[in-house]
Amino acid sequence: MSQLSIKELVDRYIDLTFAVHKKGESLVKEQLQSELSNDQFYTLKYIYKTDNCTSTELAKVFDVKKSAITAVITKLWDQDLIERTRDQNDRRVVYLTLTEAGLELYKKTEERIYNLVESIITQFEEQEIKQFIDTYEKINNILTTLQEKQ
Amino acid sequence: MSQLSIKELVDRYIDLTFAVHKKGESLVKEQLQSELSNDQFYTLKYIYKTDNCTSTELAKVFDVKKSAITAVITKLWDQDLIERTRDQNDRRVVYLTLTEAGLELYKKTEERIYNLVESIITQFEEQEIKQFIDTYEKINNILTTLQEKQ
DNA sequence: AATATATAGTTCAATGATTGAACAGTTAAA
DNA sequence: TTTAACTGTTCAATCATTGAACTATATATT
Repeated sequence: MSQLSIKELVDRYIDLTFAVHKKGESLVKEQLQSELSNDQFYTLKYIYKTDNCTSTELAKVFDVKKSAITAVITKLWDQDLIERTRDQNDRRVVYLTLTEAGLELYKKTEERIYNLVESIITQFEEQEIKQFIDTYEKINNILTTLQEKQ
Repeated sequence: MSQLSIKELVDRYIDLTFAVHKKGESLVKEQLQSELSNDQFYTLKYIYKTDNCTSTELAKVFDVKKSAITAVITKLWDQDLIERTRDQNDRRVVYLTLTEAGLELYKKTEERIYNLVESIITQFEEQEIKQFIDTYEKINNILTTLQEKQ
């Protein structure tokens, strides 16, 4: 790989991550139709798929401080979308689960987001998009390693 | 592509875009060392590469309202990092350019960001990362089309 | 057992980003 | 000429995020 080529790749990568994220989040927001904020949606998504997750876990995954998690969680809790239940063995820990209303709202919004993303990835050959997600997964792992180092 | 397979791909795509962005921006922020906010960096980057760009253009590319752009721009301007010059033909338009201090600071921070990204993408075979960026580019185009529709 | 240290989560004030609406100034269209 | 459209700014309101202090609980050290 020549020096120039790497620089071009790096530059293109930086611009694309920025542009794709901005546009993507904007389209997601549109689909959420003010029923949930983007962060609230991703939080519900994580709680849905990870039964009995905790604030600390969310803070790690979302890479924000615990106090930011508490803010999101409390808003969802105020709307009766999630429950907080204390661990009986370690009473410092609070487990998060969806209420029925939370599950219902999540499922409804999830469908709209899925349709959006499906409309994008079905424009590719199966092979191309699978390869893309594969590499994306590796990048995610590399970033996780870098994160842990510092 | 079976129904299940698409659903898995969609789900993985959603999770990865979220996770990679959070971690990526966090690492970028670390490199900026409080000299610039992430938005300020990307704004300088865009002004650097696009000579004589305007607020409207930035608002479109960054997909935020013009008032948000004014806020970022004004902060950079307060620090003497950019100049605002009126178009003499259309006196509504204001062109944005880097000052010498702005160029210097941008170049310094750009190098750190480039090194970060380079350390990531050089962990791949040239072929794989080029293919990735290629597909990413296509996704960006699809999103742009979707954006323009609404 | 007593003490010190670490952890999970919350509160709160401060900061920063984003928006919408109203506005000034300018240009283009009817 | 009048009207409409456009560029950019201001400002108040909202929301997300942070750091520090705090409560309550658990673990480690002496």
